[in-house]
Amino acid sequence: MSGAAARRPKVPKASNAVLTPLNSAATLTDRAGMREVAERAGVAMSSVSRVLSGHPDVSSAMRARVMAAVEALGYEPNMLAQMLRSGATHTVGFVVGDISNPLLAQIALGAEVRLRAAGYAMLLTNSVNEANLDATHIRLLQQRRVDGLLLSLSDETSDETLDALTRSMTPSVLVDRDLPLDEPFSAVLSDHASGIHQAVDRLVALGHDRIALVAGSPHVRPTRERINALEDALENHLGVVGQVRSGAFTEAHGKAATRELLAGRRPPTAIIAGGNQILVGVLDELGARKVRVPADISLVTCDDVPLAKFFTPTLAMINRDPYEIGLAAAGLLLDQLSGHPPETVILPTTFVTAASCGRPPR
Amino acid sequence: MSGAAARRPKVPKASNAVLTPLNSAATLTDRAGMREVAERAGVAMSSVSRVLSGHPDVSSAMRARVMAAVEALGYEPNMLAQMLRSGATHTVGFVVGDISNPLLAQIALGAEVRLRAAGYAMLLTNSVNEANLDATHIRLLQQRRVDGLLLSLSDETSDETLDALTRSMTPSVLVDRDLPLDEPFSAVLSDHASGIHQAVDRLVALGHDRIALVAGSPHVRPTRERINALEDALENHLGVVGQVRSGAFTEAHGKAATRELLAGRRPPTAIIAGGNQILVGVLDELGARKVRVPADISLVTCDDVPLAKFFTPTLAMINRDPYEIGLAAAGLLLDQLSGHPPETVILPTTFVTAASCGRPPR
DNA sequence: ATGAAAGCGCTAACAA
DNA sequence: TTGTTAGCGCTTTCAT
Repeated sequence: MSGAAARRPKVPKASNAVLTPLNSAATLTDRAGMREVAERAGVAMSSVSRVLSGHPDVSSAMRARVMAAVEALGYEPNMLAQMLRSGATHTVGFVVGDISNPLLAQIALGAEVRLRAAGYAMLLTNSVNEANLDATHIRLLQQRRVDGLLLSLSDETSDETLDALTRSMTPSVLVDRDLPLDEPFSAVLSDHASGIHQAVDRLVALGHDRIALVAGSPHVRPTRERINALEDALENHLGVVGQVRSGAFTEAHGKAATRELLAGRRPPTAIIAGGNQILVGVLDELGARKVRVPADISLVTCDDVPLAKFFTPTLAMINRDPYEIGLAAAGLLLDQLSGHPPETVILPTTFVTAASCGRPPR
Repeated sequence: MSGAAARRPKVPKASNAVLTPLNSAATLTDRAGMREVAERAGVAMSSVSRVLSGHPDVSSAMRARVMAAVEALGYEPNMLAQMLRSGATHTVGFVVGDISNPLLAQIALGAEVRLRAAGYAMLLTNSVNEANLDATHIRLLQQRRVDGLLLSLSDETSDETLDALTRSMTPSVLVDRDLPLDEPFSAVLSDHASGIHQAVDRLVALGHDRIALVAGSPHVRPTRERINALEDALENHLGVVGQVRSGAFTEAHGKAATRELLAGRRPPTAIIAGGNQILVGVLDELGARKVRVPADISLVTCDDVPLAKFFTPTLAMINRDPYEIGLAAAGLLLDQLSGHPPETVILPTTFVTAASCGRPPR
């Protein structure tokens, strides 16, 4: 009985509009479904589905009939239904520390372009550099059933984050991050060491003997890599001292660290600023104290920023190509989604010297 | 017969694993569904649904039973199913010209923060300032059934875009754009006129009599507003001439327009750059020709950019608060989604003078 | 206050 | 090659 009732009546929707009780959001009455297309073409829904999904076993006659009906009705498939049924959302989540950072904005751009070309859309969440938001956003994206994740985490060490990541093994690509996990993630890493080495070599050649690194959060890879690289580099240059101040990727930290360094017994002759925001703080403090660049101190910054090239003095920089990083990250994710094993790609950094690097004062 | 078969057997999933033929993506066997929760709690699925959705008519006993089962199983609702069933995706699309523009990055940040606070996620698409991509992205987002759209279009005049927008009336908020449509969109607009007026007044007071505006694409509101405002402002200052060069929001246009202006019979004594990229071009050309700011020419730019404050000379700017614009746009969209009628909000711009504005050369 | 049942629109196993 | 059918996991009438 109830079984018989379950059999779907073959009457067109319009004629039993009364029986369509569902949500009033059915205001979209004009949107044709696959059922209508099948009816109009006089074929089964499965055939319509086959035609639309490019299944090999379809006669050209069938294809023609179906396509005609599709055209006539202006049919567009409902992606939600497809997602629910197939389990694939063709959506990836990007957990980014701060999209207003031009570096990450470029990365996001590259990633989105590559993903869209492959039919994927990108959900973006900003953790505004708060570690606890990383985990929240990962879970949120997982609830939305993203197929994969691009991770530029604010903090690699958060247990909550690691937990969210291991619990449901969403295919993920780390963007310049290292995770203390066995799970095999793909990763796009920057070769910070190379840039730092080049910068240090240049500074030492100019005669500098106290090089300070004002770095960002020690909980992310770039900071650790830069610190290690500095120490490494100095082993080749006996007599040259390194001073490291890590903290946060903020203007405030840049400023405070610079103040400390300058107030110290033996202030640095050169400073490397580990990021845009930090650079602002460094410049601010230098300006406030009337410390001249490069006459009194030399300056190198990490990661280009718009308009930097018009600075006086022009800024020496350790650069990388963020758009390329985005492309690569998206590429690795797409690879993984099509079955490839996780992979790590290392992209270069390059040091470009400029007027902000000069001989140290006597 | 077939009807009887349709009756869903009440056997637990595990016991008839053989009967679960669907996609092999059923690797997620450990994910409990609402059915399991209902069984474990010994209640109907509808009751579970009611408890979880905060329906008023639920006894506390029921709530307790259900919540216990939810906890025990670590149940998490499947948003895809909810979306399909309810028709609401709690997702909004942001069609942005170029996320690598710091202005838009800030707007996106503000919007995302506000949206997420309301339980919405944001799909981001970059049109990389190509008009034809606007329409493509709008359709793409509509196919994904976004509940609403945030539009920072690359070109307001594209028929394809207008068509995509009118065809399926997705609630939308225009971000500093004007559309030639009857459809009622919400909008967050910037009061460019006020900033331009203040800048012009200042320049005229300094003695300038030829003020050029190197503007971006004439197909978007900010450009038109600035041009109109300049002409307006000059009506109050007889004898002061305006020169407008609109084109594109690119460095190339900024450079070319500046060259033209400087090569003209009567070059401007002051230039207003209509955006970050344009500013780069202007500065580049000025530098190449050894035109000094402000000694030879005065300069004003629109929209702040990181590090601008360290420029020499410091740059006079017409500013606005992009984060606030993002918040407002998201707010208007959320309002619309909860039934409010479309609305327009106008946010201020402010002129901040600086060393780049000086007296014109004699 | 609770339960039974009917789908949302689609895909894919199975049969024919 | 095509059709039949059983769901994906949830919400929401409707009846009790």
